Amino acid sequence: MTRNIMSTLSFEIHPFQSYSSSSFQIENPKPNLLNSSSKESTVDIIHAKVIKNGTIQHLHVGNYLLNLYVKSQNLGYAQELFDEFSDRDVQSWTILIAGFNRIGSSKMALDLFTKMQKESISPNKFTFSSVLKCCASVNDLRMGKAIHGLITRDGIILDVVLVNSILDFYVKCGAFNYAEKLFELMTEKDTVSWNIIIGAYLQIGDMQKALSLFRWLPVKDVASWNTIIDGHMRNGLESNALDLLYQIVEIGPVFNEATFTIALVLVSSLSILELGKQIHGRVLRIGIHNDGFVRDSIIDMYCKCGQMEKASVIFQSLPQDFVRHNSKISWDESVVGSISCSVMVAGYVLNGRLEEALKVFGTMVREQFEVDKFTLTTIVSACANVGLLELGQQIHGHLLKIGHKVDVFLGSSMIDMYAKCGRLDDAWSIFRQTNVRNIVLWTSMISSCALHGQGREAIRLFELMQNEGITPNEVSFVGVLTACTHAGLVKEGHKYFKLMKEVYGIKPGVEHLTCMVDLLGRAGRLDEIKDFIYENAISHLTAVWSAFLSSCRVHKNIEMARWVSEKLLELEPFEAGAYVLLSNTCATNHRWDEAAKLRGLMQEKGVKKHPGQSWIQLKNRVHTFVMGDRSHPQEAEIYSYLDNLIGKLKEIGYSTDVNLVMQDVEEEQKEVLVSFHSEKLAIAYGLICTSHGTPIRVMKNLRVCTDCHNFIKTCENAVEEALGVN
DNA sequence: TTAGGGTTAG
Repeated sequence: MTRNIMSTLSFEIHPFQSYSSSSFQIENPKPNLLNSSSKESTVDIIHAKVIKNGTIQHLHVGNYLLNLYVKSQNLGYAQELFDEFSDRDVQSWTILIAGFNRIGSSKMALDLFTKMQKESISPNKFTFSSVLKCCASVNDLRMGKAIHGLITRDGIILDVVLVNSILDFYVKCGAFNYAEKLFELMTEKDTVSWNIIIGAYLQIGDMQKALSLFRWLPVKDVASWNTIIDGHMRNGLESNALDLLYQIVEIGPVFNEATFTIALVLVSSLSILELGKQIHGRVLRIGIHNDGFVRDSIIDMYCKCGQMEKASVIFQSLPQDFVRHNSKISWDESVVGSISCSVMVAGYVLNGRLEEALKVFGTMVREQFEVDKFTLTTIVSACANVGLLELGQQIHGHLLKIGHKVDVFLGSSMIDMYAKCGRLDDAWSIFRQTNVRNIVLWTSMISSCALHGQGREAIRLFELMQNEGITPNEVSFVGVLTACTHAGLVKEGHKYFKLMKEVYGIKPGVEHLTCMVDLLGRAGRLDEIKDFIYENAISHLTAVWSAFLSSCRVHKNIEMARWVSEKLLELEPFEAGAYVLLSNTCATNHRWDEAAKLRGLMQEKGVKKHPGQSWIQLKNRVHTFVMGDRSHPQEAEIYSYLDNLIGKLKEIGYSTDVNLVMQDVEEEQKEVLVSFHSEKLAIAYGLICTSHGTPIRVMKNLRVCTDCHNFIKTCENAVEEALGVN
């Protein structure tokens, strides 16, 4: 039976509560769409009746009932019923085997098949078809071959349907030679046979062969079209897939559910919202919007096109019944399944709405939905983005406990999560434990080293990865270039930039170009940046000028800063960053009047700067602070603690760095302003609330300022406890 | 025979 991960999950998602003007608020979700009703299902009623009138004693009635439970994916009851049978025929076994296979419990199904043989029940062609499907889904080529042998040995009549299922099995297990041979030997072939073999060519990426067979195929059914469109999409040929989709509209058969699903996935990957809406409209007109596949694809399409409100409306409008694997489910097909929830979680994460993602996830846990590795991957990624180390660790522990294999997706997001939460060692340990490593997993580890300033290590990994025959992609280059930047490895940076363009043929994107500007800028080579910008014809890129400006500030070059910010503001007159950076540069150079002018200009134009925020998670609450925040219930205690702490730190050499305060105010007042930066408030609160030796992790939406950086450093020097502050 | 959800940068 499919294992419901949550049945062994020990953690609970507690409601978070946050104070102050937080953008990160996780409340106890209101179960508005989650009032699961436990209405008695139709199968149960039938069950009760046949028991009462005694017809359950008849095998065919029992099998009929068994089939009803299986069809409603109610395998627990199906198994119970099956166990109660005094007599079982091949049909009883086959129904149950197929049922377990359908819900993804291929192992259970195969065990049943073994038991059935032990009881000397001869399988029929339906049994064989089902068992072959199981072999395909657990990728057991050997077992499948043995079944193939059994079919031949037992003299089962090889009708085209059965041969097709053998053919399909070989294709799914990647045994193309067997499939090709079998296909050649087939005396009778139907469209299904052709569809399977076309699918095989698509699977190995032989587009020409697949397309020529498809063109030649005299009778193309909707599955032929679905196969060829989907195959193009999976091979990264989205525009060809779109052409084919238009062709099926013109000359092909009527769409079925699969066509709509494929079309919606295509639309999502191309982000063509308008077409997606049209498809949605057609789905509604035809009335197949309650099909699970179609519905989830529609929700996903809106998520991927950034239309979370629309996605949420559809999600919330679904009937208030829930499908949970292995539990009683409604007969009504239009129920929210765990995949719908999973899609919503992923959508919220994708669109940066992490608190909402966690809300849906919390509901899934509470309502005992099946939380599979898809959902967990997304949640771990959400943890990475907000620094929820505890939840990430709990998921990790849970995976260990249930012995769940960490695949490349989960592995990558866990590496990222640990690294972003300041635990590079744990990121390494995940990396070392993985036996299958794809480009994303490698890149996660490379970027993690880069994030922690371990440039040389990142480069070593990058080289190791290449030696293993993995081709770096554009993200890997962002990682290695960032590593060079953070470690001041200018020469290496140039080397990899060249490698990317010339050896791997990757066109530098904004991220790579910005990295290069940053690399030169940190090394103080401001003049070289100018050359770089003009050589690469990238003077139209805002991000590049922002990086340049930030370098000007670091190197206190006010003339250059003025010139750069002019360029930047020409491109982006409402970009707060330019004003802030330039005025900070002016302030650093004590040009108060200029700084004030810029502030005035900002106000005049209505340019708003993102307020700096810091938050800390203590127990199950997230406490958020902004500069000079007085909204926290314990504000008096926080301020007096901080005041006291700063006093003590000053005794051992800390002095407030007021250069970053852009206002022209008295020195004393400047000191007050930097003293109440949000991160200091969060740290103070963390120190108040935790016992000696507890690491303190503070998350921020902006970069830490120099003064806070020094403040933390002095804290670390002063106190022996390692304050694991990010 | 065909179809849905997940990872890395920014």
